Formats: sequence, structure tokens, C-alpha cells
Amino acid sequence: MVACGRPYHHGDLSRALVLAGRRILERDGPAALSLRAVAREAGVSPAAPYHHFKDKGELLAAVAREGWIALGEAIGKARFAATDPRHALNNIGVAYVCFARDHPALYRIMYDSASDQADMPDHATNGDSGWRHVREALIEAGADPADERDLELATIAAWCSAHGVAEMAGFKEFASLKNAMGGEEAFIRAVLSHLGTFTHRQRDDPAES
Amino acid sequence: MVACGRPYHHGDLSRALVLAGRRILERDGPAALSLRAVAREAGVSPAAPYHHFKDKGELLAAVAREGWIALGEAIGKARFAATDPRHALNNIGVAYVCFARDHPALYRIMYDSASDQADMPDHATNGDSGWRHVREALIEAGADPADERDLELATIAAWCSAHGVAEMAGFKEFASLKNAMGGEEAFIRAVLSHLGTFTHRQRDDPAES
DNA sequence: GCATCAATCTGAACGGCGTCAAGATATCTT
DNA sequence: AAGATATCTTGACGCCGTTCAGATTGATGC
Repeated sequence: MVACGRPYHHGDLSRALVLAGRRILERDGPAALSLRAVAREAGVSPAAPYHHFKDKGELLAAVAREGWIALGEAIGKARFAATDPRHALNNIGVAYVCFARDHPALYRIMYDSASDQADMPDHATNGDSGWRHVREALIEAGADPADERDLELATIAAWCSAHGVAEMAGFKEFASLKNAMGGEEAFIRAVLSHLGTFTHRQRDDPAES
Repeated sequence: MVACGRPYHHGDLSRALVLAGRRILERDGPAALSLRAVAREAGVSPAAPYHHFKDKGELLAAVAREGWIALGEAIGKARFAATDPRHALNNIGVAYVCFARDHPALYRIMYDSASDQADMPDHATNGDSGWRHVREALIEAGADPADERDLELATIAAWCSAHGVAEMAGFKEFASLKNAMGGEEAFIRAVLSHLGTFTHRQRDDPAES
């Protein structure tokens, strides 16, 4: 009745498919992430996934879910790595953009999947998530916890702007500027410093992250 | 045959394909925008487009280019509609997000096409473009035109954050908040007001609420 | 006017895709 | 042990992007 380990014919195929999808994503990019390719990578027939996911979109959503969890963890780590709450938001912004830079294919899938459902997945907004970290970091930085609406707007603004920077920071157009500034992270910090939510950067010390 | 003064066998097929693509985009969404569907819509064989575009990506880029021009015009219009330069940036931000809301499929194609080439198309950054409008609006709002680097960073920050808001403003998750605020535009304005670039702000200010 | 040439378009084909229905196979329940 | 059930394979369908040989057209030179 339990069968936690490898219950069925193949084993936990559902999990294996998600892992295979992630492998393809990192190896060959988002364009190569077809349902058939995932099945091939997992060593099963092209129709096998349909016993675990309604369609391709649901499989991609499962892959994306792992991305949201990983992003939440990266944000949490960045938040608590800062001793001063004023630097926490700054660190969060940089960590967000760096996550997107380091996992571009996964990041793309995450938002593709989100916009297909016209909503962010629960893992982005509930529980021990990145969203909550941002919200709490805003409070610790001085936002009024009583003004619920303003707090939510501030969280949305912070998240949206980080997303925008994350999607565009990789454009080649900015390469020379990045170079002139001595690295990509300096560029990211500078762009974020122009956005109200992340403005607590004075040139004091090298960054942790 | 009714020639209608058209140059070649079919006429200006290149233009006809772009128009057909845009029609499909607005009627059936970005997922329906296949090369074959465009050819079908234009009344030619599936192979015909290959005499005008190297591949599907190039056709989509041509469709996207029209989007960038339209976006630039919308931004310019919003900029000059404001009497006070301080409100110009605010208007631009709202106009940007509203453009994305009103042409979601086109907007999606624009950035998909851009990220495929890892660069924004020329029409976004050169000439009478939205990018230039933002840059000049920043100067009129008080940015130092002599500090070239800072000005470029500010423009990037403004554009990125507007893009982020545009991509996320449609999420159903925010529906109740929008409702409570009395409409989507009020919501957009409120989110943008949390971002430094779209409000009058000074570089070394502490966080505004 | 006419032959030639290059540009343009068609038709058929290839492999890959998402998806489904039918049948085979392994596991669970009793 | 046997039936029920979940899992996987095989094969097929239509659509996709792309290529290529050949038909058709407009322009060009004589």
C-alpha cells in the first residue's frame, strides 16, 4: 500500500520525467524541450508521459515548479545573508537576476508556464516562497505592515522590476556597458539601484550573495 | 486576372505575409502563429514565404518590428500628452503597460523575437523610438545629460521595470486588488509609483513609502 | 517581337512534433 | 490464485518547419 520507492513498472516515472526535462533544459535549451525528447531522455515511449500528465503543458508546469522552489530558496538565502535589512532587498534583487542568468532556460519555462495559466503558480506566492521573502524584507526595511494594500503593491513592484531586469540583462546590447563597469554583477546592481525598491546601495563594501 | 498594379506574381507578398501574421496574432493568439498558417492566410503555398524570409524566425521578427514601431509611437504620444515633464515619465510607464495589455500576442512576439537574437531590435533603440523618448523624458525630468553612463543605466532601469510590470500585470492573482483599487489603470499607476524611475525622486533619498 | 534569365511560386516530400486509441504487461487487491 | 487496475508500447493521425525540383511569371537584351 505504501510503495514509496519504485512502485510500478518503470519506477517513479513522473519524477523521472521532470528530472529528464530539467536535464534537457540545461543541456539543450528551452527549444529542445519537447514531450517526445523528455520521454526519450527518460527511456520510455512518447505516449508514456500521458499517464502522469494531462498534456505537455502540465509536464512543463511540473518542471517549472521546481524552478520556483529553487528561486525561492535563492532569494531566502540572499535575504538572510545580509545583516542589515537595508541590504537584504538589494541582495534579493541581485540574487533574483543572477538566478535568471544562471538558469536561463528554466527561468523562461517558469514564466511561459505561468503566463499560459495567466497566473503565477502557488509556489511563487505561498509558503516559504520568494514572494514572501520579498514581502517580509520590505517590512524589515521599513514598510508599514498595517497598510496591507500598499505592502502588496510594493511587493508586486519589486518583483515585477526584478523580473524585467532579469529578462533584459542578458541582451548583447548592454555588453559594452557591462564591460565598462567591470562586470555583470556591477551592472545589475547599478540598474537595480535606479529602482526605488532596491535603492539601498552605497558604495561601501563588496557584496555577498 | 485582376492585376491591381502589383509588381510580381502575387504582389508584395512580403508585406502581405506580415499583415497576415498580425491578423492571425490578434485573432488566434501567438500559439496559432505558424509559418504554414501565415501562408494559408495569405493564400500561398507553405513554401512561398521562404523566398522572402530566411526562416520562420525572420518572419516573426518582421511582425515584431511593426510592434516596436507601434510601441514607440504610443510612448511618444504619451510623453507629449503631458504638460509637466514630471508627469511625462509617469504617462510613458502607463502607456507602455497598456500597450502590452491591449496587444498581448504582439507584445509576446516582440520579446520572443528579441530574446532569440539576444538583443533588442534596432527599432527599439534607434531613431524615433520608444527608447529615445524615455531617455529624453528622463533628461527633461532632471537627469544629468552629461553623465552618459548614469543616463543609460536610468533608461535601462525604466524600460526593464516597465517591461516587468507589463508582463505580470495581467496575472489573475491581482484581479481582486485591481478591483479594490477601482480599475486596472489605477493599479498600474500605483505599481509604477513604487518604482523610482516613474516618480520624481532623488538619487540619495531614503526609501519612499 | 522574341528568346533568355532571374525572380517567384507550387507540389511533394522528409523528419519531428503533440496527441490519441488499442493492446500488451506488470502491479495491487482480495 | 485470479481478477482488477494502473502502467507502458505500438501505431497512427494531422500539423509543423524546411528543402528541392520544377512550373510560372516579370523583366531584360536583341
